[in-house]
Amino acid sequence: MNIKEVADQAGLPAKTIRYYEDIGLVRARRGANGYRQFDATDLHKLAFLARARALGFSIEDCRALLALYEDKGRASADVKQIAEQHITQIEEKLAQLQSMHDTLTELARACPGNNRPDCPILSDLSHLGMDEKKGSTKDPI
Amino acid sequence: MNIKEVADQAGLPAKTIRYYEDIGLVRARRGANGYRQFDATDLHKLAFLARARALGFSIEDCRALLALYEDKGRASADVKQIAEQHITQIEEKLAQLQSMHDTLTELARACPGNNRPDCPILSDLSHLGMDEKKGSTKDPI
DNA sequence: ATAGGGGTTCCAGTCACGGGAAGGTCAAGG
DNA sequence: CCTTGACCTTCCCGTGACTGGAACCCCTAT
Repeated sequence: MNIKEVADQAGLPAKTIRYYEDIGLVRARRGANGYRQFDATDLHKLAFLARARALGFSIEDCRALLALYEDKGRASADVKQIAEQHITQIEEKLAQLQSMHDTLTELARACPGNNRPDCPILSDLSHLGMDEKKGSTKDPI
Repeated sequence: MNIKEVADQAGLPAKTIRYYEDIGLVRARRGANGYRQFDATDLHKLAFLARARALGFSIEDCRALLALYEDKGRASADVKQIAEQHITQIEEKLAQLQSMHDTLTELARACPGNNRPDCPILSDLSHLGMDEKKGSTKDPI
């Protein structure tokens, strides 16, 4: 299989697969013409990666998961630990977003949205954000 | 005020303020020694930016919001529209994360987390992800 | 005079790719 | 045989919103 076929079947752009090879996440044999050659095993790994990435695992998580995936004697506890860490991260992110959402929704609700310049949203934003600690703007959405 | 003082009061790293100047989001006068000089108005703008960024508005959103903030005759509807677009984005992100969370939680629940190699998480990941459309791995967490 | 804690610029790196250029390869059709 | 068009290759640049670090200047206090 050439890259496009495996890409389509795994559900990843070809560019991404080349990138994954670049960073050592996958390897690919080369044909006589220099083209990458993939087989069913490669396809499985790439599909694995596609699914893991879609579930929000970082590349480094994926690297660890792939290693466990290939280690037939791994303990399921190891996998579960990675998953649970990731779940915790997702929960933190959810809480953050939910809080943003609530604040913004309340501000938008209070805003008449008319032609006059009085705007509760701008009023809120213009308050000094003393309650936000330095660096709190990191990693927004 | 020099940059560190305004940075501490606005709740932003000094580096970020220099960056904001770089991209034309704010401007700063310079003293005879070449140091940036900030006054209360600058502080307000920076605090405004800190708060808006903390609420997840993009830099470009912030640029628009700042322009409206400085335009005393703006219509509140304009601000509201930006906020509502942003709320919609947040809602999409929330839904995505929630879906990831549910899936992972279910997989983790089904995983015994013991020393044996059977792991529902890896089993799930190793299925061909045909249901995920190409590019679905974009913008994870 | 010196030590420290500011300040300045510029360059590089982050993360996970995506876009696009320049050029090689392959199968099918005229 | 030649061309067309789809594919493949590598390489480099750009993204967003910063962050870290180097190399250097300035100001105040001891």
